[in-house]
Amino acid sequence: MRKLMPMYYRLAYDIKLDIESGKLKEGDMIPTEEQLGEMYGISRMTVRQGIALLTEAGLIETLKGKGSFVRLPKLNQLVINFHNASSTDGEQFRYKLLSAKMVYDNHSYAQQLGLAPDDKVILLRSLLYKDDLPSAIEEKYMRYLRGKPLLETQLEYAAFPEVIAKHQDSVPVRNEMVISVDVLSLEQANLLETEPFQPVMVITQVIYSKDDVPLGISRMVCHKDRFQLNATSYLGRL
Amino acid sequence: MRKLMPMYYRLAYDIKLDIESGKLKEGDMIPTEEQLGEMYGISRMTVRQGIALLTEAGLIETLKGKGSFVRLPKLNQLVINFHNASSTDGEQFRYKLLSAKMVYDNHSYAQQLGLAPDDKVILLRSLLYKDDLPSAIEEKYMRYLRGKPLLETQLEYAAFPEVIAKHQDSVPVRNEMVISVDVLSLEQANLLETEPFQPVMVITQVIYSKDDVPLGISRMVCHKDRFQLNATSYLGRL
DNA sequence: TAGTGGTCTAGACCACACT
DNA sequence: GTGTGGTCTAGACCACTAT
Repeated sequence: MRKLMPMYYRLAYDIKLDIESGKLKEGDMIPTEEQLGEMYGISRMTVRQGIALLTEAGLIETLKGKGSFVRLPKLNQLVINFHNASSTDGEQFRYKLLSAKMVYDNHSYAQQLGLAPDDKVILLRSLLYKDDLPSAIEEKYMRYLRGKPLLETQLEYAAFPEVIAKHQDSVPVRNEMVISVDVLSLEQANLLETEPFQPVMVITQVIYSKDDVPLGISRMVCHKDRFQLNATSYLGRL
Repeated sequence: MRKLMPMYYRLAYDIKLDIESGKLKEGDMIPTEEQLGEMYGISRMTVRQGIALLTEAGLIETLKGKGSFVRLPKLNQLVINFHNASSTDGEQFRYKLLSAKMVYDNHSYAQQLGLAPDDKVILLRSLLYKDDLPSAIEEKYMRYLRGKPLLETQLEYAAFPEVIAKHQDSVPVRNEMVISVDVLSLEQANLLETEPFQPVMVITQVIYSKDDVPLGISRMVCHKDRFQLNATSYLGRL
């Protein structure tokens, strides 16, 4: 707050402080837009800009014809930042491509891509290293497109949604993730240089186009001690 | 789109369609605010309202003095909706309180609450049922406050952030979650009516006040086959 | 009917980015 | 300097909620 902030921000910040300190409680109505305009000596459109900030932050809820009311931050809504695909601390992974091949048979994942039985599907298999320890196995499935070559550099380093964005002609607009738990197979244990039947986190991502066509599927099998996910409630920022 | 939508929304929706269809590509500059005003016959403030929608949705990024540029939705940022604490399908859990007691010793979780060694900490232990199957064990730790009685009904049914909101005098403003993997202890296996050493998902939540004081800690141990987490990229909505 | 937020205007001046 | 977005005004009319 050291720089000169715009009036709509000061207004929003003041109300935020009142909410966080408990001066304004859940369900309380904040002053009307006209009143706030008088209080701060600003026009109503400027007040509304501040109100919009608070609404975006999830701190208030405005009801047409009634007013704006305090609503405590939604702590049940949490955000995962998966780009820095969080290892146990916050460090980046090193990718190593294991294989890149066509899958012709009706693989369970390939089927989910909604393709005709004879469509070609690419399977990319990578190992993710953290501190030179193999920490996760990732399998990426995507439709094969002629004239969309896969560059090795991208294969090695790019995260899943980026790979899809580069190598499919539809624009990816949605990512659905499922986090579950399983045990390591013998082959997976070998790759992760650990014992089989160890517990693992399984992270499955499906990327969709605007028409809800699945463009790609990723399945990550993550070592128990070398991987964890972090999430944080994202609302309440100002 | 069947009802008459305001002009700023039509503008935003048109641009959204152009992005999703690929007509506007990543990095492209959209028309200037003045141009958009002329194109739609609306004033600049109204244009800016539409631009704000697109920015909120994460579809564009505006740079002062330069313009607004297309930015594909951040598929690496995903939202978990934890209030309907997603079981393997989407159903609600039934809570059963196992115990509610004071913890006096320096328990590892109690320590994290940043209390003096002789402060009292409440430990609530619950079992979460899904389809009459025990699916998760939850342990909630929170500071004991005189004059803030814990109502049994709330203990049984409320999700963690709600319990904190009711029973602490500071306003909870942030929730940090860590998702990891472990194996069941003998006692946990008993409670979940399954074999020990089975893999489990461990979900730890820490609720903070505005001063970053931890108000409560929750640790959920979730049965492999009866629990999974779902997350979805939240941007790109309009 | 009175009070509230929702939409919109037609300007203004400013700060920042380029060239 | 020109072009861009950022802030702000002083109004207007509308739609919805309450009484």
